[in-house]
Amino acid sequence: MTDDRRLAVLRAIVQDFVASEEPVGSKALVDRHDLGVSSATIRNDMAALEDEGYIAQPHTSAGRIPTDKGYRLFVDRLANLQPLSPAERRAIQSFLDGAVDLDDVVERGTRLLSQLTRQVAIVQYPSLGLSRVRHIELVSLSSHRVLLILIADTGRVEQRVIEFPTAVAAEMLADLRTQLNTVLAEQPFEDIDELVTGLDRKFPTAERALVTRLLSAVGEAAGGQVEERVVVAGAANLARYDRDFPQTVHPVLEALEEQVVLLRLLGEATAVEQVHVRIGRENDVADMTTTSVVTSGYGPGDRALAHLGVVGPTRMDYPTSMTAVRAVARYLGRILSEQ
Amino acid sequence: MTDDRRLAVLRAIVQDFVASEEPVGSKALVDRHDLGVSSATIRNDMAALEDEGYIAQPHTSAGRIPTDKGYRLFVDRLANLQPLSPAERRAIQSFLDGAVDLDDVVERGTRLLSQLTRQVAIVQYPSLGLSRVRHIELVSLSSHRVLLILIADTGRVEQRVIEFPTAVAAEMLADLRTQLNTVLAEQPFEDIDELVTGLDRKFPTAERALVTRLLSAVGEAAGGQVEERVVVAGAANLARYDRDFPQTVHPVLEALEEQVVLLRLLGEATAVEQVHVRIGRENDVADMTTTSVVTSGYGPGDRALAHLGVVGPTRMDYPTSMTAVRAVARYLGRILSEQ
DNA sequence: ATTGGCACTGTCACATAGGGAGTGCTAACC
DNA sequence: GGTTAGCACTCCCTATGTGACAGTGCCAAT
Repeated sequence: MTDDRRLAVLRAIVQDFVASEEPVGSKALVDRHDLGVSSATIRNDMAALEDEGYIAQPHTSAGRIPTDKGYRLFVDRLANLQPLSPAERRAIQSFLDGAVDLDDVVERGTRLLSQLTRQVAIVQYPSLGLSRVRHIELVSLSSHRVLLILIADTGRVEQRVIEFPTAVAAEMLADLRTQLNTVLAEQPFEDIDELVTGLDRKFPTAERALVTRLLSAVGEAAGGQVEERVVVAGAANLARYDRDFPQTVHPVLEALEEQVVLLRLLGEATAVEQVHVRIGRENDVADMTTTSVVTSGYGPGDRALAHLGVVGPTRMDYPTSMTAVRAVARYLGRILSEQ
Repeated sequence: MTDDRRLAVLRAIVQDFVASEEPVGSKALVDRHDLGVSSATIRNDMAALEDEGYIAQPHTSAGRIPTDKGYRLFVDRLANLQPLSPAERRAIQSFLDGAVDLDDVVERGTRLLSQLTRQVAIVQYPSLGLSRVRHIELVSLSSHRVLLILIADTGRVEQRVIEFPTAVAAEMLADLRTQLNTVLAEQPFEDIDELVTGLDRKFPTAERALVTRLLSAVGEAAGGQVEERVVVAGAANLARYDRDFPQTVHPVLEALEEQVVLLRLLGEATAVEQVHVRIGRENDVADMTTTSVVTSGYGPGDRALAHLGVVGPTRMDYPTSMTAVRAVARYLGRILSEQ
C-alpha cells in the first residue's frame, strides 16, 4: 500500500463529497477516478485513513466523509489551485472598474466575491490605524457642534459629530483646520495622538479647552474601536445548505450580524496575498464548528491594511474559494494603490 | 348570527394562528376565548367566514387559517394597538440615545426595530432630495481628482470622487467652495441643479470647463439614483420560520440583498406616523407572496424624508409590529429634528 | 500487496393500519 | 331563527413493518 495512493484516495473523497454532498463509497470512487486498483483495495486504504482520523463514517454501512483533519490535509497538501481563466479575470476587472468610491469598491468587491464562490463574502474596510492622513476637514454644524471628517489615503472617509459645551468661533475652526492639515498630512493615523500633542499651546488660553476637546476627538476617531467596518454579502447562499446543516443556518446568520464576530473570523494581521483557511473547530467561534473560513489580507503594496474572505460549510469547494479570495484580494489591493 | 361575533371569531382565529402557527379548530377556539356559544355555532360562523374568503382550510378535516383577505380585515378593523409600556419606551430611548452619528442612528434604529419585532428590519436613510444643504466641501485628492462632500441638514454625509481631465488649481477650488456654500446653504437638494446654473459664468473662461464639470457632478450626486441608502438587520430572524415557509427563505433572503427591491418594499411617499401594511400578494414583489411588510414614513416635523419597516411572514404579529414601527419612526423623526 | 467473494449492517422508500382532530349535517331545542 | 348536541366522515400524522440497496469488513486465493 503506497502512501501516495492513500493521499490520492483522500483527495478523491474530498472532491466527490464536495460535489455530491453525499458519503462516498469505495465502488463509486473507483468508477469516477482512475485509481488503477479494485474497490477492495480502496476499502483497505479507506480503513487506514479512517484509523488516522482523516475520514469518518456517518454509520456502519455508509460511505466515508472527510473529517476536519481530512480537509486540513487536503487544503495543505492536496489542493491544486489553478489560476483564473482569462474570462474570469476580465469579468472581475469589468465588475470592479465601474467603482467610483471606496464605498463602491468595497461593496462591489463583496458582491463579486460572493458571486464567484457562491458563498457568504466578507470584506473589511482598509484599517484607518494603518493608513495615512490625506486631509482633515472641520465643518461647523451649529454654534456648539462641529462635524469632523477624516480622509485617508486609501480613500476611506470617516465622519464624527463633536459637541461642545460653549460656542465655537468660525475663525478658530478655520485656523485649527489649517494647522491640523499641516501637521498631519501624509502621517500615519496611528501617530496622530503623538503628533497632535502641544498643538493647543498655539491657541489663546480662552480657546484652549475647546481645542483640546477637539484634538482628543480626532485622536479617538482615528484610533477608536469604532474604526473597523465590515461588509457582508451573499447571506442568501447560506440557505442553499439548509438541507445539510439544518438547524445551523440560524446561529451562523446571527453570528454574521455581529461586527465583532466578523472581525474575529477575518483573523489577525496576515501578509498580503497569503490565503488562510480555518476549518470547522479551528475557528474558535461558537456555533460555527461546521463552518470554514477562507481569508486573505489585502492592501496597496505589500502591507495588509484589511482582510477579506468567504464563509461556508466545511464541505466547501476549497480550491475555488481560495483562488477567488486571492484574486479579489489582489485586485482590491491594486485599486487601493491607485487611489 | 350576529355580525359582531363573526368578526370576533376572525380576530380569535388570527390571534391563535399567529401564536401557535397551526390551523385552529372550532373546539380549541371556544376553549381559549370567551365567545359564549358552543363549538357548533362557531363552526357555522367559520363556514360563513370561509364562504366570504376570510379564512381557508389546508385540507378537508383541518382547522382554519386566515387568508390574506382575512389578515387585511384584521389589520384594518380588528387589531387594537396598545401603546408601548413605559419600560419599552425607556429601552428604546436609552438604545437610541447613545448614537453619535446619523450612520449610528440608522444602524441602531434598524437593530432596535428587528429586536422589538423579532423580524427583519429595514431603515432607509433620509432622502437627500427632500432635505436641505448644510454644507458643501471640496477636497483636493490629487491634481486631477477632487473629493466632493455633501452634508445635509439631517446629518447625512455623502461623498463622491470627481476626476478631471486637467489639473485643478487650489485657489479655484477654494473660491468655488465659498460660492457654492453661499448659494446653496439651507436650500433644498432638489433645487440644486437650478440654483447652480450660471454660476460658472463668474469664473474665467479658462476654468469654466472644469467648473461646469464639477457643478454637474454636484447636481448628479444630489439627485442621482445612487442617493438612496438602506440598512437591513435581523435577517437571522427569517430562519426561525424555515419550518413554515421551507423553500421560501432563500428567495426572500436574496430579495433582501437587492437595494431596489428593498426600496420597492418600503413603498412610495407616505405621511409621517402613518403605518402601512402590505399583506402577501399585495406587495408586488415576486417570491414574496407569503410575506408581509409593515412600514411607516419618518422625518423631522411632519414631512416623511424616508421610510422604515419590518418584513416577515404573512402570519406575523401585526399589532406588535405596527406599534414598534410607529414608535421607532417617531423616535427617529425626533432625533432628526434635533440635528 | 491485491483481489474476488460473501455475509452483515444500517438506511431509505414504501405500504399499511390505527388514532385523532376537525368538519358538515341533521334533528332537537329555546 | 339562532343555537346546540350528536354523529358519521375525512384526512393527516405517526408508528410499524418490509424489502431493496449501498456499502463495509473479512477471508481466502492470487
